Amino acid sequence: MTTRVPRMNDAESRAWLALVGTSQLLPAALDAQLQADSGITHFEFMALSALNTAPELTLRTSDLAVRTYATLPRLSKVVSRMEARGLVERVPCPGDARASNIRLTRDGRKALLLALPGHLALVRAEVIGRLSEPQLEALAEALEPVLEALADDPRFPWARGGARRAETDATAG
Amino acid sequence: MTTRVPRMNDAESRAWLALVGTSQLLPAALDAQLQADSGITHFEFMALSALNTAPELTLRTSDLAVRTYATLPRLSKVVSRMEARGLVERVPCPGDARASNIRLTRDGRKALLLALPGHLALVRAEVIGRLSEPQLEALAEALEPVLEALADDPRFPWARGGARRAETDATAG
DNA sequence: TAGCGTTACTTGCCACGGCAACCAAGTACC
DNA sequence: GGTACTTGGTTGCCGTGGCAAGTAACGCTA
Repeated sequence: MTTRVPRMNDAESRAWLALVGTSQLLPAALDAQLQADSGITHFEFMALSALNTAPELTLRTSDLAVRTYATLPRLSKVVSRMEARGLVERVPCPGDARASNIRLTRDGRKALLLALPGHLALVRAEVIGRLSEPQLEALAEALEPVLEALADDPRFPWARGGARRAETDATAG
Repeated sequence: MTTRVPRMNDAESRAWLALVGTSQLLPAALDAQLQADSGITHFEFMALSALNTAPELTLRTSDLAVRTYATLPRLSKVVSRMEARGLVERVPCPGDARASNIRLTRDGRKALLLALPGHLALVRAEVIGRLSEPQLEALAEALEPVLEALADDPRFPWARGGARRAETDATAG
């Protein structure tokens, strides 16, 4: 297993450093804005968004976990916190008493809609607004296979198949 | 401040979802590999790499913080942990008794070099190996301005100017 | 219907990171 | 030279996430 791995050339290195740096700063920036703007984390925002675009505003816990790239314990705790704040509710799943459905409440929807404009503004200001249309295409073309690879790698079982299914942001609100 | 923010079109949305997803999964994947391979986190890896390419294998605490996109408290704690494991040492800074220099120890260098092949292999397998040369160029061109914007945004004071200075990975070992 | 393995979560314990408060050393001003 | 302000770094407390263990329901076999 000590196969020789070639070092990075210039283009590789630049792309990698930019990607790693972005992965470091972006989540913190998103959290900061959403937290300040409406008291939710970016992860909560993603969860609320996913619920908002689901039929009946409801998803199975494990479905929601996949859609948000989260482990089940993490999601469980986050849902408990959001439930305590009245943003979502757990409803028993008819037909399977082990499972539970997470439902977006009216207040949860309000919080999401409240957060949305600031979120979109930030995303546009920091990311998509800085890129031309072809650059956006190229970015998507480049990162989609990467995302898929990460999501499908058996070494990282957290978000199995999350890439394929996570077609849910509030980007189409 | 309630200026109307346009929704995302298809290219924007794809690029954004891919970027956010990647930012979610990539750090966890890097941590998992490095942790398993040599017992360090990706953040520690970055810190060790930065020290490794510094003159005298030494950097001021706050310099290292900038280069790793870290807050000072975070870095301080991580350094304490690494110091306890013998990977780095704190040496008083001549000329300014408040500051301290962080120095990579021999063991720290060993840990870094031990981690490096697996890390490069993972990066290649999941990311750069999946992209063509033009795609790598495009990725770098797209993300560099984003990174710079994030690092320079006064709303996110954590890593002021980190983008410009963080030309240090172990990519050139 | 009893028992066994599996699935769908939930909980406990621990490690890590953020913020705010703190301390110590430098600097400015008089 | 003393007093105020700033800079560089560390510490305490708390919130959050991971992993491993626990629990409850399902489903298959006999």
